[in-house]
Amino acid sequence: MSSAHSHPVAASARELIVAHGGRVTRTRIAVIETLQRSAHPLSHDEIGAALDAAGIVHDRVTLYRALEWLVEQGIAQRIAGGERAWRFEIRREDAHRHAHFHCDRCGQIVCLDDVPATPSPALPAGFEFDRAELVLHGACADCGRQGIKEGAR
Amino acid sequence: MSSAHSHPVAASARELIVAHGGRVTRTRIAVIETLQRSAHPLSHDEIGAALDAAGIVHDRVTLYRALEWLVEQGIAQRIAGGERAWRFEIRREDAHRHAHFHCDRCGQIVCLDDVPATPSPALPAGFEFDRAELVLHGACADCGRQGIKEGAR
DNA sequence: CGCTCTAATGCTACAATGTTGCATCAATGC
DNA sequence: GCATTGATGCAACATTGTAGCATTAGAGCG
Ligand SMILES: [Mn+2]
Ligand SMILES: [Mn+2]
Ligand SMILES: [Zn+2]
Ligand SMILES: [Zn+2]
Repeated sequence: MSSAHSHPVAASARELIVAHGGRVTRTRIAVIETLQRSAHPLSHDEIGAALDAAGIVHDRVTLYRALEWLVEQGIAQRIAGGERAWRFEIRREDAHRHAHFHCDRCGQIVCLDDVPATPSPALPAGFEFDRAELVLHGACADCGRQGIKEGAR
Repeated sequence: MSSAHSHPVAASARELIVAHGGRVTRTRIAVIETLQRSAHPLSHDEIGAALDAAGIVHDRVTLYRALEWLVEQGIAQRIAGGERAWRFEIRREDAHRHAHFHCDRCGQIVCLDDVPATPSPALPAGFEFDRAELVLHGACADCGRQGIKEGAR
């Protein structure tokens, strides 16, 4: 798999894991690759389904812990979205902290890569800024012109 | 029971409820007044504790439904915050859509009344914008200079 | 005031999403 | 191969929120 001079579009899953001192396991590899392939942040449940589809046996808790580890290592990031479940996405250097759009009809989350998640607003004295999460709500292009309220879940 | 004269800084709870065609119940009144008195958004749990402290007997589900109704009516609004529970606050006309700060150490949420929750960024074609939620993360003034990680809950 | 209508409530169940503890397995280094 | 220990799998539990349904009580009215 090591193409001598290929553009490293992203680091391979193995490389990422090893670089962070973790053990290379099938679950971690599959999770990373699933996230890398996805254009938008995925929920734990969606990732689990992807692993199932790929024939990767895994446990619910293991998946939670794999995701937790990825976030701790800074390989992935977690966003809150409008629903009750976290969404996960690979943290890319370029579109580092971008905003997200949450469709209140279909529940889909879209990355707004060109909308920065805020500059550095003036915080009250003594506050330490770490990061910003900006989530826009509304209806996505697919849902936009459809019924007022359909599959809001 | 009847606190004869609460200072109606804003509309009184009764007025708000009646104006929206709802029935005036002890739970709704207490919830509204609790929210009005709070400087920051409160979780369902915190509101429940406030009702308990005030001797207002209530049911978990009733409280959920009271809050749901307040949001539907536009009396209150719900924000996502960094944790897994919704936060609720009275919707004031002045500080309509302001950003919030979530302290990742103590979990507190602070209203940033003067930080608007985004103007109207350019969305992809076909997307309908409804509202924006901007949550800044970091450490609040109280937690700022303390241990690296204490009550991260 | 007493009556009526039905919005709200209070249960009880249940669902969805995470977390904790602990025994077992297996990735890595030697 | 073997040992070490990080990672997994499983069961149990916690938190947060919903759904159904019988009962209560707010509001309008005579
Ligand atoms: Mn994104
Ligand atoms: Mn606020
Ligand atoms: Zn949509
Ligand atoms: Zn704090």
